[in-house]
Amino acid sequence: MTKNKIRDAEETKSIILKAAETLFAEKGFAGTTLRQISQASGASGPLIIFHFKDKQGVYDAVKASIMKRYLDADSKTHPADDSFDSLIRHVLSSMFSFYRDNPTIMRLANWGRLEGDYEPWPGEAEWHHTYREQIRLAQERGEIRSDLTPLNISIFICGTAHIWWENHEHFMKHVLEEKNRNRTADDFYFEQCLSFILQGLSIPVTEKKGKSHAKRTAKNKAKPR
Amino acid sequence: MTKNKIRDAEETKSIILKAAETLFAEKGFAGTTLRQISQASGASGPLIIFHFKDKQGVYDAVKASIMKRYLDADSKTHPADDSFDSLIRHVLSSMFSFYRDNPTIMRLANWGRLEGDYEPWPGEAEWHHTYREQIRLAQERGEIRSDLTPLNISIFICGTAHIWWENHEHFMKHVLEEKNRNRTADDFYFEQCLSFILQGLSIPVTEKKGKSHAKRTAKNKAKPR
DNA sequence: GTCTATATCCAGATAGAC
DNA sequence: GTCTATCTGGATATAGAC
Repeated sequence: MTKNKIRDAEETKSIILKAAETLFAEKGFAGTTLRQISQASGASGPLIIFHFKDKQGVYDAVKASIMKRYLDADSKTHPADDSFDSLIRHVLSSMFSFYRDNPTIMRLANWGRLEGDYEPWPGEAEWHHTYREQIRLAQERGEIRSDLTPLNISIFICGTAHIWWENHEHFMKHVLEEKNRNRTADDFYFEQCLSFILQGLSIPVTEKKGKSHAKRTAKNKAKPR
Repeated sequence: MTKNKIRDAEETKSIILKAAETLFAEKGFAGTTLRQISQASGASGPLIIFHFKDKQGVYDAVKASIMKRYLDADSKTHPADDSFDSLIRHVLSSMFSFYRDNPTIMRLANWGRLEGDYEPWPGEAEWHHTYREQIRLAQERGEIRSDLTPLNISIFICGTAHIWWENHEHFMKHVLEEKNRNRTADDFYFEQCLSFILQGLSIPVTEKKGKSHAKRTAKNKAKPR
């Protein structure tokens, strides 16, 4: 910022929020200082307080602005739910691209959980709910196993996607061999993930092999949880 | 603490560490103050500095003590690796009990990742390595699919376990129906998890059904990553 | 709306008595 | 080995000029 005095409150606030989002994502609430936000945004400390009341106010505003962005983006997704196969592919791929494009989200959510910010991110619960409902319908149609609860299935799916992006940096730096540390690593993991999930949810063909893992079949309905 | 002066360095240090572990797990490094550790442990601030040099020293000591505890517990596990079935059951169940018994670990690990503490927790890398090796062997024996890489398989397994415990509180409070909010919820998830994973990794019986998820078979060896 | 100057508080760390 | 007293820095937040 040059010699200030832009006198456009909305613009100022948005600049502050952008800087604050980056910083909060990077260092969390306790680890971020108003000074840093001030320096990164070019607005003086008192001005930030003026617009957002206090540090907590800045944080809340950041969360709100993220949710807005998220919901805006999500509203144009959720396409045809024909087969479970295409549903799962869609869900997984939209999670992947969301995580890829919004690296701050994951960190902010993690910070939030750790810092005891349990206020629900609005919209998230509903999203999960409709998602589970679609799983249930696929079970009713006999497309996938019915002995696993929709909730657990959704947890499995989220878990495999989540852990990849949560540890993305770590995987890229320390786990993958050098030649595989490129953009296609994500795609490769995605494909393997999809293949694993689809098989894990498919209806077992026969009860052959004495192994325990073919024991449950679709006729053993799980009690709803 | 009464009127101090216990003059037992080891005892004092261990008391301080215990208090510090709780606090760091709860609030992270930046969010925890020496004063709080002092108050919670009964040792004066300067005494903590005396024993651990500085705040960072306390943090490092906490991590070291946790790793010691972890390795001690883990050394008496790792039993017969006969079948993959029993291996996976063992790995998953030891992860579950570890997370259940050490709720601070998960939080500390998450804090560490967020706060940029990328120093490896000693022993962890080796553990993952031997684990992946066992997966690879099971693939060679033809017990499980070979088109998924051992690394990805281990990520899937960790992911499904991880996400459960990472969100355990949230699941218990807001997601599960009330009647299911008890200790057996963990066991139920565990069983479903196991069943899902084993089927997802099993070798497909036939190529029937036109669906895409039966396309890959064991003969399509994945290139090692 | 935005700044400078500053009050106030509390953090981590030290000095030195016991 | 442990304390009390204290230094120093940096944090949030306020006062008040422009």
